[in-house]
Amino acid sequence: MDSIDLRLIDLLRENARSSYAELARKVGLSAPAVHERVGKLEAAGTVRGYRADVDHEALGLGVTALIGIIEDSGADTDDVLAAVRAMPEVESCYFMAGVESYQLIVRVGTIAELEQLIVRINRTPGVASTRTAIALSTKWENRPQPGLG
Amino acid sequence: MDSIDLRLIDLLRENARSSYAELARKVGLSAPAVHERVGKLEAAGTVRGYRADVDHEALGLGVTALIGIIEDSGADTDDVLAAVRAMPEVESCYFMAGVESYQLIVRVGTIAELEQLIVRINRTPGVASTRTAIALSTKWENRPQPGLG
DNA sequence: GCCGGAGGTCGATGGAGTCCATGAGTCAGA
DNA sequence: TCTGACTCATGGACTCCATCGACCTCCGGC
Repeated sequence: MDSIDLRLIDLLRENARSSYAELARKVGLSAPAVHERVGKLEAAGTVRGYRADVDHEALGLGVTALIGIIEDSGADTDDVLAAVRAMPEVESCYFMAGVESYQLIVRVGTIAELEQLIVRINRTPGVASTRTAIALSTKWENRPQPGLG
Repeated sequence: MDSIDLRLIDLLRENARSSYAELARKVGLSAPAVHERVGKLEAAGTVRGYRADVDHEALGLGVTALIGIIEDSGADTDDVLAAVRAMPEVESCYFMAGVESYQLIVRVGTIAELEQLIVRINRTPGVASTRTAIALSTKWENRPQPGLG
């Protein structure tokens, strides 16, 4: 993991569909060398995959919300987690320090769907209560943190 | 935007480095047809880009936190936003309904760096106070919501 | 000094990306 | 009904890329 690897990661975070030839030109190596480096980064788990960044509104998922889950005392955290994992609306899930055990980032089409989702989460065994905050707009998301290489 | 477009988006959210030939095989079209469709999705802004999904811990950014910002009454929201935008640690930024005007997802290397970041945010003109919650672990992030096509 | 491994370049080749001409299907209007 | 315009697919052609194998270079250990 040297500075060239870090630059490759930066470049792939900017545009994951860059060709190896293009990456090679930018880091000053040959395409096979870049190919091997990227393969090693993938094998090591440093690069987990490549995702298209989509406009959720255009896909009919215009409502973004953060939901905090407060568990019952004595709840089985794994059960709660499994239940939440089964809900496709939950895009991200963090296990938190503090009163709220989990913080979810959810994506739905309408406020009505959000309401239904909240009800479903609240009905989940082990969930004592939830706290929801709605995002009125997304200023930016998943912005790559550059300049590490 | 038909069901083939939605499938292409799903496939690119699974693996943004899929070749056009591979996508073509999966959706049952020719490679040029897929190329044109994807180009149109990009031009329309439905697909905003392609990002490598990295292991932040491996990059020395093992600490994830959510920071809520409560603004001063009379604060210029744009100024606060600009200040936050200039902080590379802030990976995502949502403008929220509720007491906390902004919710940030931040990524730093150590708790000490998080402390410094919080201090910096609190010193920003227009920021009345912040509320920080630390993620002990990330269960999943940016999980694509499938099955729309 | 010599060996072995890591990690690079170069060259070849099969396959992919992409431009372009063409054809099928759909719809509006004469 | 026929026609023209439009959309969106295909197939061919050409260029460029991915990827493999062969070889080179540097460096640390014996």
